Amino acid sequence: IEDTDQNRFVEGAEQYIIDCLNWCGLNADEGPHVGGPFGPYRQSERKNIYWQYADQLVQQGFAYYAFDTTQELEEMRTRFKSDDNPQPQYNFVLREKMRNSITLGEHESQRLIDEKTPYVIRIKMPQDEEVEFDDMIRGRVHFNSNLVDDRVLLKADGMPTYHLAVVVDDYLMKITHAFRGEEWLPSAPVHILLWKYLGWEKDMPQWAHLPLILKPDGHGKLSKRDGDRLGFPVFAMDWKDPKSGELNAGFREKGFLPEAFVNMLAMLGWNDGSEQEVFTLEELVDKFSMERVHKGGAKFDYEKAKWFNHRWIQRTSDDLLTDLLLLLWKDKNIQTELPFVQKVIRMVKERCFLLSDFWDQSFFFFEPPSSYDMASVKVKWNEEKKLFFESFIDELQALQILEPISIETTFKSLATQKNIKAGELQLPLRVMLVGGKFGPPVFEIAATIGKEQTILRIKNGLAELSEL
RNA sequence: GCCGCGUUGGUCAAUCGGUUAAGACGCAUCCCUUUCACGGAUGAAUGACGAGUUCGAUUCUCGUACGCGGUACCA
Repeated sequence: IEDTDQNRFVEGAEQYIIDCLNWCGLNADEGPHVGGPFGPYRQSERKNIYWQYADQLVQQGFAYYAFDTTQELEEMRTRFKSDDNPQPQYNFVLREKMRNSITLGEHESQRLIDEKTPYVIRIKMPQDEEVEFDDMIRGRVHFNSNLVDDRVLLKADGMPTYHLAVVVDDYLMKITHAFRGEEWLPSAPVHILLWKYLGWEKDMPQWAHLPLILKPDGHGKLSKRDGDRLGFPVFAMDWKDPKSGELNAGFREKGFLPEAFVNMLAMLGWNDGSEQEVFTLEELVDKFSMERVHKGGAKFDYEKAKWFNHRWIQRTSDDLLTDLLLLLWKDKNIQTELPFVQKVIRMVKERCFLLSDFWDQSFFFFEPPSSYDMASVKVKWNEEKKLFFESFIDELQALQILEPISIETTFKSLATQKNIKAGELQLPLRVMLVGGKFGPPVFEIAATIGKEQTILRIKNGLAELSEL
């Protein structure tokens, strides 16, 4: 929510997250997810708190002031860079060569601070210490303290880094379980030490470092860039960055059902050991167990994501589906009655993977096709077939009950009578009615759009064909 | 480079020392349908490599390779 990098609050981010949670069915506005008894929750409003603990760490010798400028740090990094050590760390050896309260001494440091010299507070990583902790999904994890550097805790602008903030916040907010991405594992020893140094070790949360979601192609963790590049969303809902103005596509707008989105995400890195793949949120809550979370990252597969959505479209009630689609089609100017719309939706849902597929699969129920795929009709078209359709119009006209079966019977007996294979006539009929080679069974379409429309469209089709 | 974490088909993955190594997505073929799909059936495709422990290793241990993460006054 807070972009500490820029020290600027990202406008609208809070509401966006609440909206996403709500869309996913997590009821953020009713639960304890946002707000609560341990506020304030914005980092900028907690500055004093972080300050207090950073100061405490310095007083107790667990942290120190560092006055090095960015340039000085760069110099240090280039100077000590070697093939063996391409990224020199601000650690127990190098801190002796830098400008900080350890090398400068208490008085000189105080003088610099009084002179308003910018400074940061860094953790003083201990030497030759084995930092270890239990991770819920990885078991015991070990780090040698010599290999992790003196991370900055408090920045020159007075804002905390994630390292300080997460420890202080988790303690003050009584966090019991800290779940985060695997990319945080290398920083964990800093956090563990902070919990100890601050004297809170017994209140330390249980750790879980979750596997990452990886790019479907190449290498690395999935990023929002991959969505644009490969044509799939990476955000739950559309997110327009107020700073850059760039739009990140969301699963919701792409036509995903929230249940499918949650389901798909849950199956990336976890399964319950059975063959079940489709889970409701309730089932997930019930069956999810940390023990079964994988250690390795999983590549995102958009095809599979769409498959989940297809499954969920099938198990979503027609009423709900209709509501969603009507909302989606609000600018389509649909003239028909609700029962008709529902009937259409029921007819085409099984061939839809995204909510946006519904229009492509059903527009011809609401309006005549605007173009025809006559190329696929033309090749086998002839005068006899034209005559057939003209007679068919007459028979249709006389038909009392317009059911798929009655239309089909009429159509087929007329075909036999004219000595033409019914199969060869079905494709032309389809193209006349819907414009191309797609859609539900033809006679069902004819029955659904009605006698008048069917006849009109056949006439139009015949006219189109005679022009060729 | 160093440190950490990983490694079962193209992808998601089951197996918790003994199996013909599940299932799903995708792919191919067939059936259904004289449309496109859905659905059904079938098929191709997997234990990175090398040691060790063991009567027996996909499973345990070690090494190698590979992948990912980290190595910022970003999170």
